This record gives sequence, structure tokens and C-alpha cells, in this order.
Amino acid sequence: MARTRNFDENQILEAALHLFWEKGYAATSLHDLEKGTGLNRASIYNAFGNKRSLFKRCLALYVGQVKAMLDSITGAAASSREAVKNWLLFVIDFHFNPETPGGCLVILSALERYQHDQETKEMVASLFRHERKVVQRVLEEGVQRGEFPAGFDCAGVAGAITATTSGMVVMAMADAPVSALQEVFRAVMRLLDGK
Amino acid sequence: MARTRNFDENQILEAALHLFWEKGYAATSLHDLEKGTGLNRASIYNAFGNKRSLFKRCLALYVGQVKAMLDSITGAAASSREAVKNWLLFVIDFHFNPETPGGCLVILSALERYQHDQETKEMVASLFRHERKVVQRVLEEGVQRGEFPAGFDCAGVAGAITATTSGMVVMAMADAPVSALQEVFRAVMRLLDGK
DNA sequence: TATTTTCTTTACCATTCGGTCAACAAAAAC
DNA sequence: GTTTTTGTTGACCGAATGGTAAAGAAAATA
Repeated sequence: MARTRNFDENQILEAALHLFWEKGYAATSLHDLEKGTGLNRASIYNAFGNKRSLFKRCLALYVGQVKAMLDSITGAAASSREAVKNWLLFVIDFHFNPETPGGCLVILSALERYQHDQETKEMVASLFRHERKVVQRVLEEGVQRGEFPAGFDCAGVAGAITATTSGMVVMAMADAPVSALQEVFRAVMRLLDGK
Repeated sequence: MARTRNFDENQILEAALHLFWEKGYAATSLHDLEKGTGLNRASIYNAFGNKRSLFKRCLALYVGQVKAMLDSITGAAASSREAVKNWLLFVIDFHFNPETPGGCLVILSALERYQHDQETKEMVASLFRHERKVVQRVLEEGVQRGEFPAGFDCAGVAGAITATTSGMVVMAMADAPVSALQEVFRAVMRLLDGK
């Protein structure tokens, strides 16, 4: 009946995600998106509506990927400590992965306050909530396994670990050397060992 | 000999700082600066050069204020634990202070990667370095005082605390409730007590 | 092959961006 | 009060912004 698309929507989303991830929503222009995706701007609008809805699709993709990564890493760990360790190490590797822009689109979007509507803010908050919940569950399993004492403040420590991962990303964005991030990682693990 | 300025440079800097602090460098337009400072854009250029150099003056002002606040808070504390406690509580209050935009200009600027030159990045990095150094000194004094054991990893823990403060600011920017930040604060203090 | 429907392209739109310039206003020095 | 120098003003600049409309190209159906 009609002409077919000559691009893969997922490929375009990945390319656009890469751009937003690098510069944030506001600083990524339609010109950037045209170059980065290889699509004409009218094709982008035809396929995705407008810049904002394209961004939301990318953000949803990103949030889903990170959540899946977190679930997979913590699920594969043999102990609570190993789960936390592997998650922190992943956060460091994640930033320095050369195939990736570095930093974190969700943190970037959280800081771009006035650019985003409630729906976007909710997606951002959902990743932080998910991270906190998963880490808390990991710690609670550690308590059950005897890795941590009975009165261990799983909720609080999960919040602290979640905050620390965001802080490590900020450090990395401020050009902190890998060694500084690794030092933070070791200190967190040691504080966790302390009780 | 000539006409005098009819504005106070420091007042203008404070007003501009407030704007940059709210939206970041790129999202703050000259129109915003005109409205926020009450100055015509040509007057701004006459007094401060251009948008970038005005921003740098504001950033320097901000960095100096935060450093002074950190020094004052830690200097006034009677113990190492109290110093850390008061600094973390200040970070929370700082965000929810109604006279202030909330968030942190330095973190915001660290995330605005492609907007800034080396000089700006250096100012950003200098605040993080300063914070880490001060907290480390505070912990080392705690070791001397017997608050922490001899082998205590002051450098690592100082890095972790610094990362956590940045993470708390990110959490707050993502609309986390005060209670969540306070929970992180309590967990950090308890982890510190654990050893 | 002709038709129909969608995708793609080019050119364009109004608006906003940071920045500038020339005219004007005011205050200190004489 | 005149002169001189600086601050202030408003109009203006080219470039870039997100977004759109209409024409052209291609593929599946008939």
C-alpha cells in the first residue's frame, strides 16, 4: 500500500540517546540529532513527534537499560557484599567505557530542572527509587544470610550507597581520576565490612 | 572627570549568581540576566566583558562562599564526628534554604561538559579537592584524638563522604524528600560510628 | 502498470540567542 | 558653566534555535 521506512527505529533511538546522554536535552540541537542519526529533521518529526517526545523515548530506553543492568548484576552475585561491590565497580566502568559518552543521562536530566515536565521527572525519580529498592533488598538478604547483624539499617545504608554512586558519577564528570573513584569504592566496602 | 556607576558590582554578581545557580550557564539567557540584575545588557558587557566572564566571576564567588562555609563549619566543631555531622546537615539545609535556588552551581557546571573551558573546569575541580582535603584533615584530627582507630582510612572515607554529599544534592534535585536525605545522613553517621 | 499511501527532502518560518554600536545622559574636573 | 569622560540606553546584527509545509520519491496493492 505505501512506502516503507528505510531506517530502524531502535537504531535511531540509540543514536539519539547517545547525543542526549552526551550533552543533555537542551544543548542537543536538532542539527546535532540530524547529524547523529543520519535522518532529516522532518523525518525525525514524522517518526517521533518532536524533540521532547524523542527525548522521552531515549530516556525511557536508558532507564530500562540501567535498571536491567542493575538487576542482572545484583542477581548474579553470590553474596550481598559481592552484589554491592559489583554494582559500584560497574558504575565506575560505565563512566569510562569508551563506547559510551560517560556520565549519566538521568543525573543530567535531574539537574536540567526547568527543561522538563512532570512525566520526565517521574522517569528520573523512578530510576533512583529502583536503585535504592534493589540495594536495600540485597542488604536485607545479606542480613538473612548473616553477612550483616540483625539490627542493620538496610534502608539507610541503601540510600547512602545510592547517593554515593551518584556522587561518584559527579566526581567523574568533574574529571576526577579513576584512582579517586576506586579509592571511594574501597572505602565504602571497608565501611560496610566494619559492621 | 566622568560619570560614576549607579549600581553595586557585588550586588549584580550576587543576582547573576542566583540566576546561573538556578538554571546553569547555557540556559540562563542575557534576557534573564537583564531582568534579574536590572541592568541593560550593554551595561553588563561594559562592566563584565561578556556572558562567559560574568559567569566565571559568579562561579568564583560561589566557590569562595562554599569553601568559607565549609571551613567555618568544620573549624567550629568540637570533634571530628561533629564536624562531619554539621557539614552533612548544612548540605541538606543548603538545598532547602528558601533564599537560595537549591542544588549546587558547581555540580551543575561539572555536568555542563561542553559549555565550559579549562579554567572553569579547574574552578569546579578545586571545590571538590578542597572539600575532600578538609574532610580528610578533620578525620585525621579525629584519629589523633582517638575518635577513630589508628589504621583508619582517612583519605578514602573523606572521598566517600565528599561523593555522598554530591549524591545527596543530586537526590534533592531529583525531588527526593527531606526525610530521604536525613536517612542518608543518619546512615553515614552510623557507618562512621561502626569503626 | 497505475494508483495510492507513506516516507523523505528542500526550503522556509518566527523566535531567540549572544553580542555590538551609535546616540544620549550624567557626573567630576576645570 | 563648559568640557571631558564614562555609564546607560535602545535599536540592531547575523547566527542558530525548534518546528512546519509542500513537493517529490518509493514501495505495496490493485
